[in-house]
Amino acid sequence: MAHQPQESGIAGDHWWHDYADRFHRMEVPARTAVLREGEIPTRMFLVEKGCMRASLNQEGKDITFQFFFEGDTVASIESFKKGRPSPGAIETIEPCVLRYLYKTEWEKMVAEISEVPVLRTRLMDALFERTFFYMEHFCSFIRDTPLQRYQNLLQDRPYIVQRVPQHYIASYLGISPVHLSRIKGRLARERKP
Amino acid sequence: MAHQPQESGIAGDHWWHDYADRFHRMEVPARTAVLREGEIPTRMFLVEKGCMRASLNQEGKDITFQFFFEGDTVASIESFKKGRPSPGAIETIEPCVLRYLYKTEWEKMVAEISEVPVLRTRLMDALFERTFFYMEHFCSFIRDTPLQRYQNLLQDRPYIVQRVPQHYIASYLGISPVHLSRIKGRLARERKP
DNA sequence: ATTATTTCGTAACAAATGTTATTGTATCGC
DNA sequence: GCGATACAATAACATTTGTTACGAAATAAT
Repeated sequence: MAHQPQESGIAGDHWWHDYADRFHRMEVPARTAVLREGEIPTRMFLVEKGCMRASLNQEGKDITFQFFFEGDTVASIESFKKGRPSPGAIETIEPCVLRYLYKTEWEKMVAEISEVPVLRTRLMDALFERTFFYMEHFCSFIRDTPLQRYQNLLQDRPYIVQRVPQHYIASYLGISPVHLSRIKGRLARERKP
Repeated sequence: MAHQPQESGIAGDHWWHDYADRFHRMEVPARTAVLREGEIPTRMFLVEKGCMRASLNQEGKDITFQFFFEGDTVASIESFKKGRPSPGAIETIEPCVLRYLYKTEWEKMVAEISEVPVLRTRLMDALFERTFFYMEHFCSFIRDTPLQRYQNLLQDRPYIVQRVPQHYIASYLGISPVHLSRIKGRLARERKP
């Protein structure tokens, strides 16, 4: 799989691998929500094939704040954990094959994992990694220009640029689709004029 | 103390309280670094009194990306955990009384905590909370304007605006000090014209 | 008290970015 | 095939934000 596992979920080094057969299976067409804004999440997902995005609604505007690919775990994690309505939605971008667990199943799995020191360490490391990932993203927003953020994305996770529609990427970078288009145009012109 | 514990560190509901007496003590004057950029962190801190900030250096510019107050734990957490040079610095804003642990002491404490189910749960919840905090911050940058971010800060963590010099807050919000000044001026004029 | 240092506000101009509209192309469902 | 929909590039104009410069107020050091 040609992408960095650090991207999302509690992914990291796939702490759930030993438990993969507990997951249910589901096929979902492209552009379809598995969780809508305001719903209380009941399931956490695992992407077997395809890609997805998590979004927020801000005054009618749809803002993408995370992408998920093969191997990533997917959930509106805070709402899922606390049993509260999700502030955002989760939907497919490409047609997907998903695995999923219901909340009680997930809790049972985490409890079991926590009893085994080596697995527990892996789970906690994965949690740390997820935190580091968000810290890095946060800092990148304070420190970098939109151009730099786009170049970082191209370098660190090119598969996103290849597989995801551009306007989702624009909102992920915090800019308008028009501006992203400008940036791409400028980069292309700088390469071969 | 009049501030939300969610702010930083692995703070949350103070998982370390039972172990407070293991920490060393240190007094540090204002505007003094306890960790410089490029250093490998050897200690993690706890703010007993005062406040601090974590910063990055981007092409000569000093960018603040996190504040710490009484009760918060403070570390360049990824570098500390992985034994690598810190990408940023940590320094006091006000004169501080700090508590701290060396890395081996910290690892020992975490290991002990992990063996007690109730403490382990608290620690993991704290880790989740820290992740949620960064997620929320990240989303706020994609979704909100600088004005909205400043208003959120005023509402959610007013103690920051009260105790921290304005140019640190500006860089924390991702804008120039001049622009923050404009925003404040506009808000003041809107209140009583 | 007096002098540095730090902090904050304001103005004027430059650069970056958003908005709206238009066009062309690809893609999907039937 | 054909119409509908989604996607991307571009232009023109408006708005936001950064930069530089200057001065005033507050704070710290001597």
